[in-house]
Amino acid sequence: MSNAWQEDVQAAVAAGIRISDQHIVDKVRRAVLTQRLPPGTRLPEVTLGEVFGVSRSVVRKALTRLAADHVVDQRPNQVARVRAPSIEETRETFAARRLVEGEVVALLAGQLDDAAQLALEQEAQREIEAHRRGDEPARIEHSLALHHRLAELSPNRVLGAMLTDLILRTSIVIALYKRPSLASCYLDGDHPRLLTQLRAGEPERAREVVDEHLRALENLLDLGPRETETDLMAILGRPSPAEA
Amino acid sequence: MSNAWQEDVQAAVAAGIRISDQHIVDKVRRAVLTQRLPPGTRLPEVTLGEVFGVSRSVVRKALTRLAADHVVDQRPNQVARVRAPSIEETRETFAARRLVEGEVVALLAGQLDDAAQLALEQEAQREIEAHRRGDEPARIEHSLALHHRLAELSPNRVLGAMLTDLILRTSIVIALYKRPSLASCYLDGDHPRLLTQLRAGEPERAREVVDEHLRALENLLDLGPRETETDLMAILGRPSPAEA
DNA sequence: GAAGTCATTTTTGTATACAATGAATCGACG
DNA sequence: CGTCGATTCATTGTATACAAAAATGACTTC
Repeated sequence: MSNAWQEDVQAAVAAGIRISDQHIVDKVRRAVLTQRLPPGTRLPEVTLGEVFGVSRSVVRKALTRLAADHVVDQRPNQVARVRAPSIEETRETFAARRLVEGEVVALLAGQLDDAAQLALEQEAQREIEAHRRGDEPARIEHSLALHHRLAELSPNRVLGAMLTDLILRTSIVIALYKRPSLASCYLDGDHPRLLTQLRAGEPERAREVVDEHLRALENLLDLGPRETETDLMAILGRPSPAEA
Repeated sequence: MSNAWQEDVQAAVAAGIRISDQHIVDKVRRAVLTQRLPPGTRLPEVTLGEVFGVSRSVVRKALTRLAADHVVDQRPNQVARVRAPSIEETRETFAARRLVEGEVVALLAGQLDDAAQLALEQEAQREIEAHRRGDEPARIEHSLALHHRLAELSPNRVLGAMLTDLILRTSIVIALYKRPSLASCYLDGDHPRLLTQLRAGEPERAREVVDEHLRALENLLDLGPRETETDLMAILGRPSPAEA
């Protein structure tokens, strides 16, 4: 529990910044996203409280909100843990994101003002540069920022909020299931290609580009079938017909 | 604050049923859905605590979760209130639900086993009967149950959970914006038509039926531009022509 | 009479104490 | 030696006390 993560937080506390449940939510979310808090990590209330310099009341509210955001598992009488979505849920999350982000970019195609379009292209450009110089954390940062901006720009705010949630959840599972052999989950040209379609104002082409992009991303992951508790239960629970 | 709603709850408490934050969430959600707690209603923590016979700790957790579910507004240092989504948000919620529920039924078409299909048809039948005898609460109950079952049956659980959320939110705004002249928001034949397509296994037809159903439902609402505070200002500022 | 200001009250924010639950450890027994 | 069981420890669940903030209302002043 005493890792680099603590230092950031304690620095912030020392700097006199007011800590509220929102701060804790943000910090933990970021830490999970960047895998400084790997899935399964225990998050005891008192420990978190000490780290942030607040009491359990505040921590509890933060954990409840993180549970609503699918970032942590909060089960009765048990310590909260960083959630580790299953392979199946990972596939389903990607499918949901394809649907929602596809719709968002279809709505957005041809509707962006110059400032918004430029901001998106800037993020794409910076992602490319970060990739060129091999700065993977920066690349992820800009890639996330681009998608996050799309969610914010969505004319349908309900869909936008749903997309924000799905971006977070896919990021978590990407960190979780990334093939160790791959240095990066960078898909060359995908983001610029999307921006071209957005500028051209072709909703269905934009939707297709997003769909392909997310499918390619999912294929970069190692989602081979893996043993889960439930499968084991099913197998051990009821004897097979051959067993009598 | 002393309405029929309290009685139900106090009965439950008296019956010795254990009250937890989940119970409070359920109860409030139901009460909001059935408009026993109309939008804007103040939900002070102590009052709620007294009603349910628990302390503020439990109530607070429930309110936080209800806020995450978009049922209540929880703003710092202010009493939580039942949320009243704007007209714009209502339209966006319907659009989101068309997208998600359309996808869910497309996934479901031709994939339902007999038990599931039968359960759905039973709900549809009961809705029709309730409508025939003019029992609107029962009709709503069965209509909601049908859609809720679709969400549960979704092979993609992530989409299913999103749909559950959207069903709740649309129900709230239907109660909020229903034309007073209409006795019911019943659309004759829509649900049986959907079930036919599900059984026939035609994903795209099922998607279309859902899309049309939800558009028709939205059109039953009174979503004309309404006075917000600013509009009120404008109206009260200048007397109407007939008023002199 | 209207507007601003200050005290009062209501309500939420936070910390903490105690109860209850679950996990872990150690020991006894087969 | 392994397994079952009870005790101990760690951790969450709940209630409550106090602090801080916002809403209310009365009062003063112009």
